[in-house]
Amino acid sequence: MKKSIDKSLEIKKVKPTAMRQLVLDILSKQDHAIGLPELEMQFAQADRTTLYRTLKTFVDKKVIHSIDDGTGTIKYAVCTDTCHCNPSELHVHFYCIKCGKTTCLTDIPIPDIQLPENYFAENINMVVKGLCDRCNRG
Amino acid sequence: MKKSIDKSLEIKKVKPTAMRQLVLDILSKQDHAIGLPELEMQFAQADRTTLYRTLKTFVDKKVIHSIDDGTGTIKYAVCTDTCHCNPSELHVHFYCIKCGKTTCLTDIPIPDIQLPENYFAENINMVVKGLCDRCNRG
DNA sequence: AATAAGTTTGCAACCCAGTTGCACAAATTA
DNA sequence: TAATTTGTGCAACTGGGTTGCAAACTTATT
Ligand SMILES: [Mn+2]
Ligand SMILES: [Mn+2]
Ligand SMILES: [Zn+2]
Ligand SMILES: [Zn+2]
Repeated sequence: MKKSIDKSLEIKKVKPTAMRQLVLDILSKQDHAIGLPELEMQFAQADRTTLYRTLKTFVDKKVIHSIDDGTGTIKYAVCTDTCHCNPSELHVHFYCIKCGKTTCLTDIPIPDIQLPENYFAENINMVVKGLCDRCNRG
Repeated sequence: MKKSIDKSLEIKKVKPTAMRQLVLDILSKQDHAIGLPELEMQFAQADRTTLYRTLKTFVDKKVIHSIDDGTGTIKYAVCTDTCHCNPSELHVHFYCIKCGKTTCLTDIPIPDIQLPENYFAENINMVVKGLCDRCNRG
């Protein structure tokens, strides 16, 4: 298996089981964020529960981050090795209503907002819905 | 009281049936955004489908707006009479992980972000997750 | 008024992503 | 080795959302 996969798991302190290596490898190859059902389909035969728990472990250990794009299916994408998923590190996500793909706009940090007095932000989910560059011509 | 309900429906061009008046009245009285299941519970006996379709009509006609707060249950809150739900009119929402309430931060507009070339934004969902002022002391 | 057409409502059945319980397998520790 | 912890697989369940269809109601036409 890939060196970088094991390295990532090691950095985030996740035991590199065969299943986890496989899942992270698949997630790393995606050009867009995918959900549990889509992940399931990339296996000839795989158990939903195991994949589900693998994703959960990954999110807990910040190997990947989850994106609620409003479609009813939570999407996932890999984090950088240095990511701690703090509000200040988060980026904007984009959901294209034509091709249905959810993508990380890694270059666009979520703007800092001034919450009302005494509010505490632990996490922020910002999803822009519209047309991606591929779908927005013709 | 009932006057303003009918007025709102009229402005948004929704026929004021008994059901719709009732639902909008309930929604107007909330101090936080509520979902279909919670709405259903506010009736002694009510049909989920009718409430579901009422909410859908309201969203379509921009009487209310929907909020995906990441809990798996879409929440709804009334729009202002002048709201057209354009990206520039949208505000930030807050989900409190302690009291579980989702609220409109109507005073905090969603910051304008610079999308990559050729991207088109139709809608934006921005939800801050954390502790609300009530829950963030003690 | 009577009829026809369109709209709204109610019931039942369904979909599907997510989740839990439990038993078995594999890895780790004593 | 034996005991303990951790990971995996199967099945069954949950719950919010959604659809199909028929009855009730409203509006338009004759
Ligand atoms: Mn991302
Ligand atoms: Mn709102
Ligand atoms: Zn697209
Ligand atoms: Zn709270």
